[in-house]
Amino acid sequence: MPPEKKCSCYSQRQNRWLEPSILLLLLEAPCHGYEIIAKLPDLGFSQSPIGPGAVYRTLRHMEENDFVESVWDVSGSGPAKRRYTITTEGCEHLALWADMLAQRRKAIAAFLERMNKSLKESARD
Amino acid sequence: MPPEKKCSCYSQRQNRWLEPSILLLLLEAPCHGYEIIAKLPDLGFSQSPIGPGAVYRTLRHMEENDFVESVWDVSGSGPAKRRYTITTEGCEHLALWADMLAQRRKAIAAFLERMNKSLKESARD
DNA sequence: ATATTATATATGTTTAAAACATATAGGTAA
DNA sequence: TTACCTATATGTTTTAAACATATATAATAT
Repeated sequence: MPPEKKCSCYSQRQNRWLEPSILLLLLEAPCHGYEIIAKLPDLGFSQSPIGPGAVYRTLRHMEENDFVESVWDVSGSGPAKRRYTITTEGCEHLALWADMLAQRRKAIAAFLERMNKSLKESARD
Repeated sequence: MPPEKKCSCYSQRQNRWLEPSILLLLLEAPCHGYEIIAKLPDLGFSQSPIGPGAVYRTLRHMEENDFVESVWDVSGSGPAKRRYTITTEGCEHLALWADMLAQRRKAIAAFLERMNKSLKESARD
């Protein structure tokens, strides 16, 4: 049997932070996938390190949606790499993401405030 | 064919806010399911109103995990209703949720700040 | 030379939870 | 006596994360 189930609130399901994260990194600078994988932990979204599969899959998915573009880059050492850049549509998409994240942040803040209030009140009784 | 696909960043997948929301409402006051359904929109997490199915399913799931308890309540008008209360374990669970949400809020704030910085820099060029 | 490791990309499968749909049943009112 | 409201419950589909694994080239180590 599995070692011990972690608390469900620390759910591994990371709610779609990968897409905006990659778009932000590409806004800062064109990158290839491997670089993105290296930079992602800086953004602080993942508690557990994400596998490369998710990154490449998300990149391809976003390329299908014209949010990013890529060209093969054979310069430098090692095997050929795709160099990804963000498109105009990608920037617009990122802006929508930003709206949504701002909304979510507000909701979380309100939630935590309301919770603390409730905890204080139950402590007072 | 479907009318038009909404932008993926406004994904309907709401990332597990239902569990902590219900626990908070029960911390404020014991409720039955139907009341919870009515109160949920106040918490501001859902853009689209959630169906009753999700609420009852979450309640039963949390009862299995001893986060909430219920008794049948035959008082008042209408059919019998389950009166839910939060347990000690439920409070502890909610506290864990709060930690996680605080973490997430921080990550979102950092993300938005970093994004705005990057946008300013690209505007300057 | 060739075996191993690091770089780099790619894809198949499983799982969890939201989303969607529908079912059941008692009480109330027309 | 049917139609509606309150209240709870459950079956099915879908989505994306999580997990696992595959492929290929270049650098290096033996």
